[in-house]
Amino acid sequence: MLTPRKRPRQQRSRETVEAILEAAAQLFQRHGYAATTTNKIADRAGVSVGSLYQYFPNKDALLLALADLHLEAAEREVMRVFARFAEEPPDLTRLVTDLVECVAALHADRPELHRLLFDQAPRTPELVARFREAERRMADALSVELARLGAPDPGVTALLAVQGVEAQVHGALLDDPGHLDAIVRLWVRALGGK
Amino acid sequence: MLTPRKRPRQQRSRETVEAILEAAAQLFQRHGYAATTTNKIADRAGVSVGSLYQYFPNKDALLLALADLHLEAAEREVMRVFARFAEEPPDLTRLVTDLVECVAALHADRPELHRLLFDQAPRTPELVARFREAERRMADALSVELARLGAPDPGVTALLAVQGVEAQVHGALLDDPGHLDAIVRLWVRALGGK
DNA sequence: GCCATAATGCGAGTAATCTTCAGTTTTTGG
DNA sequence: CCAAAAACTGAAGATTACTCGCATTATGGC
Repeated sequence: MLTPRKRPRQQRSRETVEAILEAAAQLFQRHGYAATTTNKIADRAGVSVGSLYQYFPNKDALLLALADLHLEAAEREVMRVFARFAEEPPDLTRLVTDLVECVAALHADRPELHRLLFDQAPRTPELVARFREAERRMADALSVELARLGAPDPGVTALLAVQGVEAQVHGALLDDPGHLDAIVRLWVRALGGK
Repeated sequence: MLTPRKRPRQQRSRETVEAILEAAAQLFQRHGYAATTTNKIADRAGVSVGSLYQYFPNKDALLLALADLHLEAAEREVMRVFARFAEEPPDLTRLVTDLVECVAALHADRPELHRLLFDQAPRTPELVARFREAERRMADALSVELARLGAPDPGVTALLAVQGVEAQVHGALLDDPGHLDAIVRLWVRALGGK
């Protein structure tokens, strides 16, 4: 069970949950997952451990909640890129460029939290599932654009692109941000219909 | 510190280390990382916890050791594919096909252990570093082939290909193994020089 | 074979930490 | 104003990673 055991109903408890998540994010970022105790999180949030466990059944649930927030934000951003393109004439190079830039920005923003969630922390099956669902939704949106561009096999290709770009951008930002250009060129070639 | 604090010098202790790793692999696979205690590992290995901690400074070190073994094996297999191609005339389609098949086979073999190491387990910086080093070496080998094939920008492209294929195959084996063909076609297009 | 030394093995105990729960305080709605 | 629900508390229980002083086994020179 990784979902809240109790829903906050009153304003007071909603603020408590907020404070707990904020404290968790800060401490996880600063000291890592393993080194952060639930008692310290409760302390920093200004509540007792008991309150924490009223809304989060265990430590992993805190991580999952943070991951959900982060994933939601990421998905929103990517979808905005697609929305912009839906009303314009197709342009593969610009689509790929904007997408890669968007993904890079998502990785670069709050890098500690990002790496915490996707590198360092134990990935529960639940977390992995959430991640793949978001991936799937983004791929579906991309698929529409690819079809418009006449790319071959848009359905599968879109999913492969989402997965590939994610992994490559992740690597590029650790290795050499200069690679970002190469990623764009690679995908323009891969998706260029002819 | 994640490296052994003491090297096994005698035959007896080498067997102990062997038994501990075997027990760890089995229990991690069966019950997951968090649910496996170091005491249970020692029990199953037929030694005491003290002995375990003589060769592994902490629980994470067990994981790192297993990951190293797995990574070494994987790298060997991929390198064998390249070695085969080095003495033949260039053939992009066959190269990509063989590579994707090889990576897929690596993922399909002992899938629980694989998912333990790369999904579920906490990725220590050390583990991430090992993984990226192996990636780098495989990319360098691929780069030679890409240059022979006249692919553009072989150095960077090879790294992107290794990262991309890894992520895509990983996804395909969870989603739909039928995607493997699509991965091959995608990369043939992306790497096809002209 | 003998023995000093090094290597290995042992496992109860310690400290840290997650999680619970019985009881208190605060809020809500009639 | 008050009963019931919601929220909060924090000491105590339970689990578990890891230590350390000591016992056992192997090694290599004589």
